[in-house]
Amino acid sequence: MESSTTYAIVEALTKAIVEHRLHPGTKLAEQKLADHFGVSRTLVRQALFQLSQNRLIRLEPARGAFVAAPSVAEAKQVFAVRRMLEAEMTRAFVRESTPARIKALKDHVAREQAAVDRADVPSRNELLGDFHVRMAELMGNTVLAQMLGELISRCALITLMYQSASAAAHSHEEHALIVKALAARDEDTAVKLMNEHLLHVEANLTFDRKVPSNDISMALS
Amino acid sequence: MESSTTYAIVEALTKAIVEHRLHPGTKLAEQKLADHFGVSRTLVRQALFQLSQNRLIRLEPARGAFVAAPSVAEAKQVFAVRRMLEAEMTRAFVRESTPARIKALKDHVAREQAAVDRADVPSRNELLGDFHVRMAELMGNTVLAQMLGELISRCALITLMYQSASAAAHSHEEHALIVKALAARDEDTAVKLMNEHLLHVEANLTFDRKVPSNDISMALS
DNA sequence: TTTACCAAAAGTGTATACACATTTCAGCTT
DNA sequence: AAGCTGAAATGTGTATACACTTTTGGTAAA
Repeated sequence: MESSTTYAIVEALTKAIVEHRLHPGTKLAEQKLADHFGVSRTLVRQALFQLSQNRLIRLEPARGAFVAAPSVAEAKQVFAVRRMLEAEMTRAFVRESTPARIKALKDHVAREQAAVDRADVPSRNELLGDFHVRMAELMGNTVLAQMLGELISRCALITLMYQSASAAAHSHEEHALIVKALAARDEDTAVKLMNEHLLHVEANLTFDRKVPSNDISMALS
Repeated sequence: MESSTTYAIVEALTKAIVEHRLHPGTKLAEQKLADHFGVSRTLVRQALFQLSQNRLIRLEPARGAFVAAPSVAEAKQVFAVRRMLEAEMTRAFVRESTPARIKALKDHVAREQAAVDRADVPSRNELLGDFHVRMAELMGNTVLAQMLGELISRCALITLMYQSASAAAHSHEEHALIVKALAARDEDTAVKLMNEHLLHVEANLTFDRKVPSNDISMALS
């Protein structure tokens, strides 16, 4: 890989982390990354710093960067905040709902369905996360959308650490039910479904660690 | 990373921006800041990057850093997210309330009172913002506390841009009322008061700009 | 065999150098 | 006088250099 910008490096590393190719705890040495991306350490350091702000990696002074390993406590806190935000977001969505917004969500759920049907696991996972971001975007609140995006990428790291086998299957069905309640403008039901949905996702995490392995070059290909 | 020097620069600039000494739109030239802090541009750039992630400054490619000037739309979005988060936070606070937590909030409100009494405007403003962060911290949810902290520092920039003359006076009284409802474990009242409080703060903003002036050295010294 | 220790290797933290983009402004044109 | 032009000045973007810290690995002592 050659001549990338800081943004490209952030994207590549984010993808690698979220897609499970770089495991929690893996050391990210600056020079190795610089060589891999064909840039100087300067750009790599900028990228690592940004990733640390996104909580996808941990920077230890004078020791370097490591793929983050969110603790169980942190995972639960992230989900708690998501429930807070998304409950109110759902409520607001119903109150300000429009046919166009409903349709956009229905389309998204349809894409989820398609990914599920053809057993496209990576696409499915991405779409399942994006459902929540999409809702925020449709509200026209970019501040909200961005915060949720951040939280959800942290959730991606969390779920890949703690996810029990085939938990994600339910998510899609629950999304469909939520959209149905939204379309019916049934505020209380929608909020309740969203809350339960997030609790389900959280409950399906098995809070016991797995062991990491680490080969940067391999993971980034 | 996270060198104490970079951190010091971030803190100094944040303080200067939030305290109104650096006005929205002011250009922050790297070399000038480097000279002022007695470090190389490297550290200044790290600090500026971090501040841009906090939305306190804007980075324009090849043009430099400028103190952010949040739009009215953005301000309203930030407040909308705060209402979402803080309504649920208040609800959770009542449900998990302990005497120690109530006391901590009462103490905080007392400190606010003291600052109001002695007409210490900077302390008062800081304490008024910290009230909300303190609540989050007391919940033991560092993720929440940190997100709120970010939002509230953005609010600081917003209020200093749009704040109508003596709007902050009410805030302290409303905090006291909220704490009273929390102490009484009156969930609905507490949530309602918090929501109204945030609406009041937002309503007291006058959405018309002021003109900036800009002298970095003067503002930081 | 284990532990302690020290030197070499590797890696991070900061400063500086240099390439390139933007801004400024004098001098020219209209 | 107003506007254009281009070269100098200023400033940002990236690479490199160097100081200092951590890690590693091997040797010697217990």
